[in-house]
This record gives sequence, C-alpha cells and structure tokens, in this order.
Amino acid sequence: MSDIGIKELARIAGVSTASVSRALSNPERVSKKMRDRVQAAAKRVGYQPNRLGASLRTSRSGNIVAIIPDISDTFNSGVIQSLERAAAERGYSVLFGDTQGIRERELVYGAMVRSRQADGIIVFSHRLPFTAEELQSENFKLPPLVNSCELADSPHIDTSNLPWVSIDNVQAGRDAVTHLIELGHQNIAVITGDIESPSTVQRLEGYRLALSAAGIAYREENVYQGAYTLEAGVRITKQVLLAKHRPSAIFCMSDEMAMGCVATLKEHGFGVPEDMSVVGFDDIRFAQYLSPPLTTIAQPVEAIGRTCANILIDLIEDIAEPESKHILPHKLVVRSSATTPR
Amino acid sequence: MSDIGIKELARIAGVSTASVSRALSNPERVSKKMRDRVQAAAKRVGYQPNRLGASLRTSRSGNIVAIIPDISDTFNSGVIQSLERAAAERGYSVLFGDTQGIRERELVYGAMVRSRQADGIIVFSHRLPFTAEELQSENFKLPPLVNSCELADSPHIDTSNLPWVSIDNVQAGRDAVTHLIELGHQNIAVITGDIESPSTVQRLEGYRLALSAAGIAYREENVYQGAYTLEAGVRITKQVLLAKHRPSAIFCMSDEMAMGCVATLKEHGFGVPEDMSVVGFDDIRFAQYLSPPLTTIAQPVEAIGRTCANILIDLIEDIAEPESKHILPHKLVVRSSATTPR
DNA sequence: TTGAAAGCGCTAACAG
DNA sequence: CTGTTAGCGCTTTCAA
Repeated sequence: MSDIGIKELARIAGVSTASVSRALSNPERVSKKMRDRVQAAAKRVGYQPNRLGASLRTSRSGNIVAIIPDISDTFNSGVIQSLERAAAERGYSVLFGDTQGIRERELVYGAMVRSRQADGIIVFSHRLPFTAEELQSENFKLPPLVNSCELADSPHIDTSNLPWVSIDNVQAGRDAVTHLIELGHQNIAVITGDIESPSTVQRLEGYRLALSAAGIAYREENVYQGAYTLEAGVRITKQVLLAKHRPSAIFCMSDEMAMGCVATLKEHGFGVPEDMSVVGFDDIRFAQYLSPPLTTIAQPVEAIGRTCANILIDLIEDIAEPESKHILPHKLVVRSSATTPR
Repeated sequence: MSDIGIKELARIAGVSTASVSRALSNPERVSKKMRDRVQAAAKRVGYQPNRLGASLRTSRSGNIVAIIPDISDTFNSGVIQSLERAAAERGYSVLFGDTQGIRERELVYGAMVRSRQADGIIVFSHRLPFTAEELQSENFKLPPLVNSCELADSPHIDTSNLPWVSIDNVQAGRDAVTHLIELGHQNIAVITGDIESPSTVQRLEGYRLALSAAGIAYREENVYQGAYTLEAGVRITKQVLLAKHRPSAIFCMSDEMAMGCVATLKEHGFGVPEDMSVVGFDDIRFAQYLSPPLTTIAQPVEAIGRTCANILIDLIEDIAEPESKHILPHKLVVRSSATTPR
C-alpha cells in the first residue's frame, strides 16, 4: 500500500510496464489473463497511477478551467455545480478561477491551457482571458473554449463564432416584460445587468420588443444601468423611486438584484406587489422563499452547466464541431411579486 | 509565439536548458546577465513553461483540492471564494469537488493526492475521503489536509488532531440562544444541522449551556434534527408549528434554514418576529436583505477560507506544525427577526 | 556561474 | 498479444 510506481508493479506482476499501462488504461487491448493478473496485482499493492507522468506523456491534463467572475453569486454557483458533476462523469476535474472581474486574474487562468495545466476553458466573464497581443499574434490558436453567453465581442476576434450555450435572452426578456404588460402595467422600469454583457443587451432588446409589440413607447429614462448583484439592486432601486414619472413595475435582470430591489422597496414603505410589481431573472433556489415569492424567468441551470462541460470536452476530444451553439429553454415562473397595478 | 519548449528556448538564447530553468524559476541563482538574456528571449518568443514537466520532476502539482458537499450553499461558496483567492496568491490552483455527500465522489477526490494531481486537501465534509481499508493500512500516510470543523471522528483515526480552522461553535450557539433568552424567551426550539457534523453538535451544546445558565430546563422535544439546507428549514418548521407546547422562538443553525423557516412561518400566517422570533447562523450575504432582516451569528467567511488555504499550503511546503488549530471570531448580529415574546 | 546529463512515471511506437 | 525502448518537458545533481 505504499507508493509504488509502474515499474515496481510490473516487476511484482511479472510483466512489462507496457502491459501494466495497457491493462489499466486500455484493458480491451490485452488478453483476459493479462488483464486479471495486472489488475489483481494493482489492487493488492494499492497501485495508484501517477497522473502527472501520464499527462506529460499524453499532453492531456484531464482538467478544465472555469473562469467565473463571482462564484458566490447564486446563479453561478448552481451552474458550476452541474458543470463539475458533468465533467467528473467524463473523467475531468475542474480548476476554478474566481476572477472578481480582475483582468490580471483572467489572464492567469487563460494561460493554464498553454502551460498544460488544463485542456480547455469555460468562460463566464465578458472578456477572453488573453491579451490583445496574444490574440493578434499570427500563430496564436485559441484553446478549446466555450462561453456561456457573457462574452462580449472582441476587437481582435469574432467571439460570436465561438461555441456557446445560453438561453434565448431576447425572448426571455420579452417574456418577462410581456407578463407585466398583460397585468396592465404601462410604465415599466428595467434595471439591467452589466451593460457589456451580451445577456444584458439581449434582455434589454427583449424589453424593447415587448413594449413595442404592445404599442407602448420606449422611454430612455426607464432604463437603469446596473449590475447582476444584490447591491446594485439596492442602489438602483433608490434611483427608480426618485423618478419623476415613477413606474408601477420593475424588471430586474437577475434575482439577486430583485432581492435587493424588493428589500429596498419595503424599506421605503412600498408594498410588493401592491405598490410596485417586481419581476426577476434566473429563478435561483431562494426565489420561491422570498416574501413575496418572486415572479421570475427560470434558467435551466443544471442543463447550462452540463452542456458547457460536455461541449468543451467534446471539443477537447475532437468529437464536436468547433462552432456548436446551444440554446436552452427558459420559462416564466409566475409567483406573487407582480400583480395588476392599482 | 508558437509553442516552444525549454530546449528550443535554450537554443535561441544560446544557453543551456539548465540555465533557462534557473533563470526563470530561481533567478537569484544566476548572473544578472544570464537572467536578462533568458528572460528577454522568453518574453520575445512567448515561452510558457509546461507545468506538467515541472510537476513530474518536482512531484508538486501546485493544486489543492477542496472537498465540499454542496458548492451552491451560500456559506460554502463564500468560503471557497476566499480560499481560491488565498491559494492563488501563493501560486496554487484549486480543484474543486462538489460531492453532494456521495461517498464514492469523496473517495475520487481523496485519491487525487496519491495520483499527484493535487498536493493537499481541504475537507468540508463529515468524513475523511479515504476508505477504512486505506486508513487502517500500516503504510498509509495522511496527505496534507485541513478540515473546516465539519469532520466527524473516524473509528480509524483521531481526526481531532488534524489541523482545523473553525469558529468557537459552542460559544456561538450559546450567544445565539442567550440573545433569545435575554429578549425574554423561555421556550426556544432549535433546528440543528446534520447531526453527524461536529459544528452541529457543538452549537447544540451551546444551546444547552445557554439554557442551563439561565436556569431554563432543557427539553428534548425542543430539539429538531435537521440539515443545513433551506429545504430542511421548511420541512422542520412545519413540525415545530405542530408542537404541543409551541415555542416562541426558533434558533436555526444556518441562515438558509432560517430563510426556509421564516418563509414557512409566514406562509402559515405567523408574523416574524411578532408571533415567532427566529435567529439564524452564518450571516450569509442575503441575511440583511430578507424580510425581516435576519438576526444571526456572523461567521468570518473570508478569514475561514483564507486560513484554510494558508494552513494547507504551509503544511504542503513544510512550514507549519502539523497540528495547527485556528479559532476564528464570530459575532452576534442583531437585526429584526427576533424580539420580545408577546 | 554555467553546462551536461540523468531521470521523474508514464505511454506509444515498434519489433517480436 | 506482449516486451523493449524512446521520450514527453522539466529540474537538479554533478562536474567543470
């Protein structure tokens, strides 16, 4: 049970190291007798292959890195949870990089593929984790990479052609706002996520479309630029309450923002939904337990994580087209935070 | 900028591979001239050392694995966030293992040190990620490991001697309950976390001590066995409401449980805190934005993660005593979910 | 201070 | 089907 290498095990089993390697990694390419013999010996002495040796030889680390701006965001942590599980099922481990949006840290994680610590990257941030210099360089080749639709365009590369997985954010934004319109709201504010994020831009487009389809004029002053955080929800909601033509409903582009929004409304004496309707986005675990339970757009968190992992691994293992796009279904979940305006 | 190895770089710089290695990894052991020359060449061609080669040679992967039952738990994700950051500052990456409490997955992650994919382990689960067989084996040596005070005793090893970092859970539990007693509560229910978890056992002990110090009889039926999840909070709270001698206050051993508890109370028409006081534990990000804002015990999330990382790395790099214990400070945060009973 | 060379543990040609 | 052997890219003696 002490630390034994392949040589030692080969000696013990009375076979060559090549046979040990084969019997353990490609059992089908070896006789049953050999297989049993080696596997028995391996088990007996508690042989655990050194993956570093194998990785060096094969140039495959078996790791993928997930670049995430903020793991403590509830939506993100749900995605990474399913991502990790799906990766594990295919024999990959995930190195995770919480960047807090810091460019330097993004670059560090982006470099992990080049330094062979990882075989591919899943990007949940807005920027590619490579320097402009790298991107412009002729012999720079993008490593296997999938983006979860938060990746903005880059001046140096057409990010829209990279593999991605996402919901239909335009339609989802439209669904949320249409719901409010159907309840009778005409004056609807929206608090956006980070404005560089494609998901925000798309959801905002959905907001526009919903308004326009209902013949309601789009008014610039109803669009509040925020960020996908609870704190932003708190901060911006105060601004909304200050508005000259105060809206009767607020569409928040994340549930965390909606939490902050609702808390702030209550703090200022506004009942939700009696005085102000609120619709969120994500359907995080907590949404149904808030008071009031949050009406929101549900994202298929589990599927997003799983799909990201699987596409990336397909890419790494060369069994996927390099431009796979996956649109996953979303769903409006009606609870109690939005109602007919008074 | 294409992929260049150390040999090629050595050739380009006109020096030996040994010098390249030294100039890059131990610049102080090389002349200034050599250093500049190599570093310039490395920069020019965009040399990125292959960590696999280095790792194989040095038997150091530069990774640590964090074994976590549930990353989407808000408290856990906060800890892992700071853990990752602290690890990164010391040049380590974190592989994370979300086990969902599944034994098999724990073992997979536990094996990563033996297979050299990682240099040490941080354990947030109840069990050591090793089989009984392994633990009993004579020449089994525990890898560098720190536990965040969730590790239960093992029949095969004295886990209490392993390095750990934690708050003083006994005192924290006592503080929470004392607060309720000082408000005037006499009949206080407690909803526990997973009963195998030392943190739960300790907090329960604190509950006992607080009662006893106030001369209040400890009553078995006021102790509800739960789990640190929102769903458990929901489920158990219903049981509490069914109690013959209904308590006037509930101490929940996590904020997520408290969220579920408060939601359930409201759903059944109980005002919080008018009809029922609730105290939580953790002070997760959301606690202050719930309605009512949650009175809770704040854990130093950032410090816990950072300390775990630093102790583990000290252990790996042989610069720490193997039995370091760290008690971090907690704090009662009084908000609005607990008040004087009617 | 620098270079030559061995070797970390494994896999994959290649030969038998 | 199995064994021999070279070598993945790096670090680290050892000698100069």
